[in-house]
Amino acid sequence: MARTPTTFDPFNAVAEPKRRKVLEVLGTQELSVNEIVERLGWNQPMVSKHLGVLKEVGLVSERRVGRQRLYRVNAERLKPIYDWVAPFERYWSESYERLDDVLENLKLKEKRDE
Amino acid sequence: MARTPTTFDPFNAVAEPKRRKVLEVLGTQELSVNEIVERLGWNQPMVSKHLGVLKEVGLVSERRVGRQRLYRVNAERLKPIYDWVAPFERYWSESYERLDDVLENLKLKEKRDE
DNA sequence: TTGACATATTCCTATATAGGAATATAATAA
DNA sequence: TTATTATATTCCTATATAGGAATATGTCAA
Repeated sequence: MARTPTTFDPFNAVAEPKRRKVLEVLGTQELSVNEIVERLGWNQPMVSKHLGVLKEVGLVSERRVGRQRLYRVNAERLKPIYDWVAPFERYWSESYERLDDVLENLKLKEKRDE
Repeated sequence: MARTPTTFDPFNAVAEPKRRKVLEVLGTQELSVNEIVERLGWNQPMVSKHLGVLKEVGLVSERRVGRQRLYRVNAERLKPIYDWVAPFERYWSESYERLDDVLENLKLKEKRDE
């Protein structure tokens, strides 16, 4: 069996660094393909292809205006990623480090009391 | 050029659904390979192979005890994913919906006042 | 030693890219 | 119409899997 297809879910679509870049440059704006091409400095077919994957997996939407196609991010499709990774956040967060500090201080206190 | 290798970064490693499952079943505990095998109901080589990818990309650590190998999650390696996706959270969050409600109410009010 | 247990590795194959190059399609303007 | 602009698609190829099956490696116990 081969690898999970890029269009299988947002996790796989977003694994490709360039597709993350496309989503970043889009942000909250609506941009035409050429605007994305200019901002990223890639060739046009490459941008169109990555947009195609993002669109197929639902991460962007397309709106046709004249000969242009305006793309925008469908942020809610990123929710599954956020929901999966968020529970782990606790283990590197500052509050957790603070907990470590607390434990560390307890140890030092015990040593002092020996 | 082919796809970004699974061991290139956490994004690619975690794109595979089964590897996410492995991290989920590990959670905060330290488990031996066989314990993971039992809990997931997969065959042993498959678990070992996925653990190999996760280890190479730094998402798990391994500790040898007798003939066992105990694995645990390196949560901080998931931080890049969290950091990338978190800024988008704003666009589907409840507070944003509340903002939508506010705007909606304003519209209704305007209509009433017409 | 030898056997049993725990885990890793090797070999195999179908499959899906990502990017480059060239070209097709669609919409507007002249 | 025809030219031009905007975007998508097709063709090509090197490459890296994921999973199944079989086997190798390592470690302990008797």
